[in-house]
Amino acid sequence: MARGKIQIKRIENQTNRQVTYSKRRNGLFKKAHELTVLCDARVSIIMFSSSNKLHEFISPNTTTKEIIDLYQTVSDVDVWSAHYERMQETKRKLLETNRKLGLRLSECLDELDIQELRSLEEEMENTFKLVRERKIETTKKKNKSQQDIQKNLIHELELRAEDPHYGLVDNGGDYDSVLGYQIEGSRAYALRYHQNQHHHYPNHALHAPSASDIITFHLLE
Amino acid sequence: MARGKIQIKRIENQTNRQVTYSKRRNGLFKKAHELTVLCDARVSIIMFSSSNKLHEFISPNTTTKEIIDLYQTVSDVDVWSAHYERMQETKRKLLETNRKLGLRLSECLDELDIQELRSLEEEMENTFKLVRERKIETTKKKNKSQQDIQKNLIHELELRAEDPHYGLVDNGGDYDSVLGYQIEGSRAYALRYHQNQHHHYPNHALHAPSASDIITFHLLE
DNA sequence: CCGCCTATCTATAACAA
DNA sequence: TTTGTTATAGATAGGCG
Repeated sequence: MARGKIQIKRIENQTNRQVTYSKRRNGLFKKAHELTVLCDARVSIIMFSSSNKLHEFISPNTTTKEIIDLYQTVSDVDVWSAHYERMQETKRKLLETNRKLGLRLSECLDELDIQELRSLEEEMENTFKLVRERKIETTKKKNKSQQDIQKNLIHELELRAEDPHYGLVDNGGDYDSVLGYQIEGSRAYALRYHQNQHHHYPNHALHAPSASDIITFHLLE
Repeated sequence: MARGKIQIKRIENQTNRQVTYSKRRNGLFKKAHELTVLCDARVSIIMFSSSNKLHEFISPNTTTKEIIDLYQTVSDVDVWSAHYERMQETKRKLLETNRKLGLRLSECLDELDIQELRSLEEEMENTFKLVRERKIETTKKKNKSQQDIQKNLIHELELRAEDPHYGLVDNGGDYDSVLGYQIEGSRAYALRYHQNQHHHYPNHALHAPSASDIITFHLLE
């Protein structure tokens, strides 16, 4: 009889431990077998005794290798989904934080000093000018090859958007929006700052964004 | 109560089977845990339900991979090779994708028609103007609360940047850079387009980016 | 899904042969 | 060592929330 509640603690007596191992192993395998049959599941049990003896159980009509192969395939997916869950959770927290903060675009931009702002502004203008000029120059010079390349590019982007794995990256877009804010105007802009990872700021936590940080503009619909 | 001797026979009722699976799985794992502690053994249980959901048990201070590796050694079954091949194949595809994406900025921008370009340009200017005006108005009106909020925001961003899990997202930065291009000028810009996910384009594959797409500007150092 | 409950059934620790 | 016995703790089906 079980004399008193069994302490789940290593059995120190070598013989008793060996006997218990054998009996409980059989019990475990029996349970596993019942489970396979009752619930139509596939089970693999691999165990090594303290003396490194191998014992294994495998459900009928299956092989251990099959189970392990499947495990490898599926566990990767699980890793991804766990990762995805963590991202979603953090995203949720960020959204909540932002909601509480009710932070507006202007409050971010206020951290830019006026000179940096003008500098950034000017560079944006230059970019547009340059692009506009390039466009005019090459208006009809686009050759078929370029258009094909473009189509390929768009196609690749779509693949990324559709591939669940790339979804994690593309949902980065959702992350971007986490820190995005609407402002007045016919259209909404979202703006956020990244610390420029090429930089090392000794006083990282207190560093105010500057024009040398990476700045992301999202022109939203 | 166990109504009569349990027949070790597949439970046909879907719901009952699922419930029993869950309960017995917990029981099995508990037994396995007791066995590992009582008898100082290492146990790995891998199981798939009839709906192919994966559940696993692994004894403390062990990993499933260790057990499988050891199993492989003892039983002489090669279980990891398929996995490695799969990883390599994925890697190869990613590299190929990146190579294809090695396009230049102009080829993207050329898809914007001149009107969209001007429209975008104008909106950027409006944003800057609005921010600049607001800045002047509120120059010294920033209160401490706002600054705290700003610090919190920056802190959140840093957490994101430092969290290894977000490495995948931040490596999205690498993905972004796949579509980023340097152009002439004192500073480099990176520009990329996202399909605006709020839109549905019937002719998706051939849709040229327009100002209504989300457009991301990275002002690089 | 998860937990609680209870009547039964099962597993097993300690002991015995 | 193995096998059998037995008292008791544990497991669990089905019901309910």
